[in-house]
Amino acid sequence: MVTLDPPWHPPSWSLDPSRPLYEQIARLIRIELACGRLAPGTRLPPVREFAAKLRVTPNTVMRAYLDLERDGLIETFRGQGTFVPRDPRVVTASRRALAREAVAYVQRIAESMGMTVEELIRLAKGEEEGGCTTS
Amino acid sequence: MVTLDPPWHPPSWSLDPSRPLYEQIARLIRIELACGRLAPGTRLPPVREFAAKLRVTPNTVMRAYLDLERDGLIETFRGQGTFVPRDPRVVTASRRALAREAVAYVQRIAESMGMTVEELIRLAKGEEEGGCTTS
DNA sequence: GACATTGTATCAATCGACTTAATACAATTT
DNA sequence: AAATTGTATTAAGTCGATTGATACAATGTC
Repeated sequence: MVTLDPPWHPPSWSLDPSRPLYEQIARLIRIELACGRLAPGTRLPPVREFAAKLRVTPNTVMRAYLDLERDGLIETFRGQGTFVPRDPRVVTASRRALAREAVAYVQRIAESMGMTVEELIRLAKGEEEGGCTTS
Repeated sequence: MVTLDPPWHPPSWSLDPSRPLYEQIARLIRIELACGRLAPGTRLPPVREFAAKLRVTPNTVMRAYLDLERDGLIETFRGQGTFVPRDPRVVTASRRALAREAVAYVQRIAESMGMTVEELIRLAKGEEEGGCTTS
């Protein structure tokens, strides 16, 4: 009755032991959402199925879904499943959120080094120095 | 015989429980170094003293110092202490390293969203959308 | 040489976040 | 009723980070 839009298959999975699994799973979905590969209305895999595919416990997937739902990026309905909201503004918001988070990060670094983000980028690209050069 | 340049007092310390202490300590020093507040030749506080000030174990500070030494950012001499190398290129290198790390981070995010860094920054600043907009 | 200072090394123990595993319950669809 | 799916709970296990204590090594000072 509610098999909404196209199914979604998670992309190839790579494990990064340095961060919690649930966080990586959530991040994976955030990115899929932000870049449009996960369209509004799409149904996510059930927790058990997704867990089996990733070789983790349903609990772990559950925790990822919870994080995403707290941020309003997905909606869940008992007995039906977990979905990306139909409202396309959710995708827009997720793009913005990811971008803001990333930019805020470099901004903190740049600020603590007494530079602007643009200067930081130029420095990283290696064209010039910061000001402590000799020799 | 070797009391080198001016002493250095660690800045006000703020705890971030989400990352290991030794990593935060190392990062603190990296930033101090990169922005010039920790000049070449400066002696860092002895592990025990620094540990006492931060209310942690000397072991933890030790580990931070080890990380920094592996990256060539500091030099240690038994019985003398731990120092920022006199070679000013170390500061330059640390600036570059921090900048590269930060920029690489946003680049990964941007790439996974199918954008350039410049586009990501503009998006974060909120002037425009990514392409999924309606309503 | 004796002593103080500082870095280095090691080990056992603790703590906490993360994860597993098993199980039961709740809502919806068929 | 049965199947599917999300939700909740509890106990246990794992692992990295941190502590605390202690001993050792190199350098400088007296």
